[in-house]
Amino acid sequence: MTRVVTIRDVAKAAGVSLSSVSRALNGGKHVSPRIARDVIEVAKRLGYRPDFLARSLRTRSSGMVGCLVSDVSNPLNATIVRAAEAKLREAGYLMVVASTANDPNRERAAADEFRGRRLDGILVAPGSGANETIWRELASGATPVVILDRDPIGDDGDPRWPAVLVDHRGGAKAATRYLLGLGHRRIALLTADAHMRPSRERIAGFREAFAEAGADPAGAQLCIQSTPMDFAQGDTLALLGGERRPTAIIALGTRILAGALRAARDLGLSVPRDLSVVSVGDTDLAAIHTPAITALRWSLEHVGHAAAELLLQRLRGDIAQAQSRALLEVDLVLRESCAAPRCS
Amino acid sequence: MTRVVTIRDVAKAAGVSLSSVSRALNGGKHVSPRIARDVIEVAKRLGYRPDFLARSLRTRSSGMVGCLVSDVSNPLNATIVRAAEAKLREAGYLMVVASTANDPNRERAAADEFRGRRLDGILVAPGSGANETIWRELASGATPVVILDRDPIGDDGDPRWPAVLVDHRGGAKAATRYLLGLGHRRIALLTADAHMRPSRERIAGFREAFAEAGADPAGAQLCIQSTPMDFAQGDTLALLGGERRPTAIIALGTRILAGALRAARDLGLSVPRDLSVVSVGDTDLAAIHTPAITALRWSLEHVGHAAAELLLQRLRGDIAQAQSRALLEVDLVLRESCAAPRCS
DNA sequence: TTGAAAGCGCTAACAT
DNA sequence: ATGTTAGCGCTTTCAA
Repeated sequence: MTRVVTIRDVAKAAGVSLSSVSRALNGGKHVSPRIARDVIEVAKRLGYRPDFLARSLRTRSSGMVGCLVSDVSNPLNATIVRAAEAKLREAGYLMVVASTANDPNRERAAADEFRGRRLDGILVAPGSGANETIWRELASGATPVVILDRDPIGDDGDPRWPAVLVDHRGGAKAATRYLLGLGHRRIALLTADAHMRPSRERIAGFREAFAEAGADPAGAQLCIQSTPMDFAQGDTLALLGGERRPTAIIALGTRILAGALRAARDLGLSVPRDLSVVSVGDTDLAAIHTPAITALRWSLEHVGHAAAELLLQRLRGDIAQAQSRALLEVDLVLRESCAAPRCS
Repeated sequence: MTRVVTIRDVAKAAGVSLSSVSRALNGGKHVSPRIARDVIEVAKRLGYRPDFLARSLRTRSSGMVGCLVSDVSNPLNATIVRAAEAKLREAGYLMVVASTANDPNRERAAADEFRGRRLDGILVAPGSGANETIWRELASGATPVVILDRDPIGDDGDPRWPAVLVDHRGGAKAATRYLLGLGHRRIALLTADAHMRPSRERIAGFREAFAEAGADPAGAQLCIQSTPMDFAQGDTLALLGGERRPTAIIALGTRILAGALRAARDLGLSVPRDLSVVSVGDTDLAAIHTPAITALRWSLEHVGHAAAELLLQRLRGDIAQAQSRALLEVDLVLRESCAAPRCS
């Protein structure tokens, strides 16, 4: 067991005091250049590595930020996490992750643990949880918290926490407008978790586009699916096989989209001849499918970066001039899956 | 700022000494039940939360393990990370991640940082890096390291580190055997990074199957692609459009598989009539594609769990009886993308 | 069983 | 500019 080199050893070897070493190593303020140079030299020679634990105990800052996420293995979350991690790392922070699988107990446990570990800040990317209370509670504590794509509005209606928001409303509106412009009048929005922000905003944008175009709102069909793909497929079969079936659909992400495409195929509906399709989120599937699926896209990297940036502002103490939110735009990527309806 | 409750406050409030509180809170050994009960009661009432930093400084164990991974946003890695995290969390460890993007500098930086933070153990999931030296170096240090799906053999040929290995060889062999059994004689293996373990093993299994079947080894075509999908598609176009084109392909993962499928379509080759396809890795695309793609599958959860388990054994100090490796099996999931070749 | 006291390695007052 | 000293909050000898 190679004895660890402490600041004390360096001091001894360099023939100076502990504090001089500390000063020389951090910034080098209030130290003569000569000593600073010596100390650094000796430190390197001895292979000294500062002990973050000890430093943290003293400075009351762990240099770590936590990331509470429902499921890191979800590619969307994973990308966000990676982007945030990169930016935080640049700033010298380590990121610790906790996948909570939407289990309120694990979420609470993680939150507690984060507190105990003295994490300097926390990123919260809740899943479909009804467990909002936990992060709301977290956010009301002393450590800065940034929320990802969830409503930063308190129950009392007003207090807000810093948040990174994606403009799902604008995206859905653009997609709907596009389809309406193509001549569609019966459009279905397939989404999930209607009570969570992303879907709620989409639904709002969807309806706004209908209103704006003066189209019959009855043509705006909602199909909420919180169930796995197989069910989604069943639901979609019913929807697409029904009496007044939509001539276009806007379908969420990988699983619902996949279910819808499969359902369409099973019913002998050809895309885009019989059915126009827009994907919410630009997944591999959307890009690779034949025909390639027109999609709403937003940058997950931006989400991660923005979240990290918002947090860093607070960690630096720029609370005064720190922004409290970032709104990220959504683009409509036109591909081959939409066309004018055949029989309107 | 709510003053943090320390063990000292609890001692004072309970009218006992610091050490009694500590003892009562940890295990309760050498403490009278009465005091233990009191202390716990008081601690709860005061909302005491132990400070892991201080404890770590004292015990020289941070209760954290690091995870060095090339890219967490890769769904494969993400799933592994999540599984490992879950298991480690159960055991009371926090996981800190570092995405290194295969950049040796960042990898080294992360490794150094991990050391400075006194992480108790490290999981290393290298990407396509030629930067093996770093984790080899890491692994030769004092903190336990578990390697994921990379050769745990030292340069000198013998020393081995604990590792979780996937039986890519067996998988490739099974797939090849299956295709040979169907009557195929010209089969192409599309993979990447031939010098890394996974591909190397696959290639070996691929060849073994040919040898075992007494098939002409010239029919075993190798196509190494380390480039992104677009290129992959170009390469595949050339391969499939060529003179003696393979009647079956075994294609790696999402991107290469997607490129191959698209190339096949562009060439008017129908799957499985004109071309049989096996996916290496059971991705969304493989499952959802029409026809559904026969795939080699291994459990990423198992990989993560096994890695965590191997590490935990060492962290518990069971070095004597700790396994040094885990070999995970690969299954062939039969679907609709393979058939006998039309003109052999 | 209990308490007093000594640190873990570091930073930050406070002196000089 | 430099050194001395006092802790950060906890665990752990060592006495009692």
